[in-house]
Amino acid sequence: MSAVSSTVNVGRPRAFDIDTALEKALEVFWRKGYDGTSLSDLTEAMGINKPSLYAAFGNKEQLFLKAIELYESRPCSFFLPALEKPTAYQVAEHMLHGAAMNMADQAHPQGCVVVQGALSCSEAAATVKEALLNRRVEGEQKLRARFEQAKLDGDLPASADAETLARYLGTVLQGMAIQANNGATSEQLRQVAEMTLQAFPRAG
Amino acid sequence: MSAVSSTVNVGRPRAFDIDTALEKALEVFWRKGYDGTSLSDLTEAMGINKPSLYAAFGNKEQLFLKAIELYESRPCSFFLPALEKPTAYQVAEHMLHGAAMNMADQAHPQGCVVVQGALSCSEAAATVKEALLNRRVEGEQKLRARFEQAKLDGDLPASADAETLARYLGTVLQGMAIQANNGATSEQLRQVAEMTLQAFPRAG
DNA sequence: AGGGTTATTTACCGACTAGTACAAATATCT
DNA sequence: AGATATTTGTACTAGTCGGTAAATAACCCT
Repeated sequence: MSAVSSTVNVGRPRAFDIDTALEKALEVFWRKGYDGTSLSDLTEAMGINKPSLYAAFGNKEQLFLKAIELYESRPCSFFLPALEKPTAYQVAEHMLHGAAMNMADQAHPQGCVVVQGALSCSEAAATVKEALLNRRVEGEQKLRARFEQAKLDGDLPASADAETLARYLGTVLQGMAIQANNGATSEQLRQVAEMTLQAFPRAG
Repeated sequence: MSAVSSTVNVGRPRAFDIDTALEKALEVFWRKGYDGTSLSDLTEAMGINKPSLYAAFGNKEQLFLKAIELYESRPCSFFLPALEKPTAYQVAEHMLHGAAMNMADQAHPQGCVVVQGALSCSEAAATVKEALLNRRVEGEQKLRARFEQAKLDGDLPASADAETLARYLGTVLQGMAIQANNGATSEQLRQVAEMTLQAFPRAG
């Protein structure tokens, strides 16, 4: 009895690469949102038939959730790396600059799928809407925890409000996602990042 | 031959109030987005049947556009009144505080329908998506024009970049819409507004 | 009262939705 | 080669989508 029995090479082999198919699905969800994406959109973009999609990913909802996981685990992701910068200011700086670069990048849909994937949506999308909402809130909680650590480290003044700083930064990052959808360029978003940083307390 | 023949009181009278029906439609679109809203959702909320909806509003797309017009013409709307404040700083202040109050108001869906009504959507929603995008961009252009006037008035330094100031403010306002969807309260948004204003140049 | 006009109700349309049953195809294991 | 396991393509389901045809109801005007 193998502990990884599901990886045993038996039966007809899958004719498509499951990771690139998921990439394609992510791109469609990103552009059209959960409600705006049909299974035909997905199968066409992924280059597979519906039974293959259901066998590999469960259903539309599970496929979406897996696509979001892929989105956040990408090498080009900027959020988690920025959190590890040595000072609070540098965290904010790298996060804002990373967002400016990433969200307007023409190599993929503009904005952020966590923001725009299921913002206002049907009841059928309630689960994925909540999943995205939780991700946004958790992101801000991570920022807040990082800024509280910064106060202990002394690179934020003791008077600083970590929660408000995190919410301010989250607000600008989420606003940048809308801006990117509006057609803003990375350079324009970088200017917004600079302005945002002017309100950010430096070492104290 | 009357120039206002359509207002002549002839034929069976409409059994519903067209303005309150449009209010109801707006609320549904606001909560569920264009793609996420079905005609059944609309007719149920509006308390009318489909033929009445089509006779009064055209179709789903035209109903949405009329709902957006209503949204922007509301007495509680904060955008245009804020533009008329005497200085650039006061414009920004009133706009941010108005947004903080309005977007988290529990009397209606949270956020802003112009932001979340059709952000990522199907091809069927392309027209309304573009209409909303144009409204967002036009709002920022109005802000920019107001700030350029402020430079002439001398309540913004000549070195200020009106375009970037407008985009920064637009970014925060749009971000606030997401925050309100995340469950942020008016008080929390007001704190974000205060931080935002710290980066805003005062009289110079 | 009767004609003209408009709104309402009911029932329907074809197209599309997410999801699946089933049989043929393709691999490994014995 | 044959048995077993899995994926594939085709064809289908029941339900919902946006939108409408047609008959009836309710009003004004003469």
